[in-house]
Amino acid sequence: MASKRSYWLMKSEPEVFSIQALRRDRQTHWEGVRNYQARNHLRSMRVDDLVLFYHSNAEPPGVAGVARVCREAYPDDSQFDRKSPYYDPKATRQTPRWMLVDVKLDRKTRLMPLEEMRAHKALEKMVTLRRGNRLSITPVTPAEWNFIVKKLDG
DNA sequence: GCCAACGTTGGC
DNA sequence: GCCAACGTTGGC
Repeated sequence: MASKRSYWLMKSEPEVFSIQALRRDRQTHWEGVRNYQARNHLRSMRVDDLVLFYHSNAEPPGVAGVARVCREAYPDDSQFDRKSPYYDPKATRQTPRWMLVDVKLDRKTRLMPLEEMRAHKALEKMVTLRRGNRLSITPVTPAEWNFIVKKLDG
């Protein structure tokens, strides 16, 4: 039996990597995740899981598109690269600490601002909207997913 | 630029 | 294992 698809929200600062950049590149290595909880979410991602591409530190912040996981977690090479801002001196090739997945663009959407997300009762329990939440990768429930996609496309 | 909230580090 | 100090995230 096929495993069930999961849904995620992944934050990216558009000045670092935007939905426009994903459209240009079609696909990307989602590098630079340096938080254990977010890493564990990366590990549970499966090919064809769907992702809300969220612009953080943006004006305004919000969901900017939909992406799809196209390769499951493997070591993030930037952790070994002394010149990278994501370099981790405690990581080695034998014992990598950080993983990434590859995602490809599904579609760019209209921007759904954070303010609008907060205004929807259906989204009030979203992990990413919880007070104080800073995680760059959070799970999204099927109900939340369906609600948002309908608002984005409809 | 500010700062609340949270995560990590390291001394003990 | 505790916790103070420090660093980071990200909305505002």
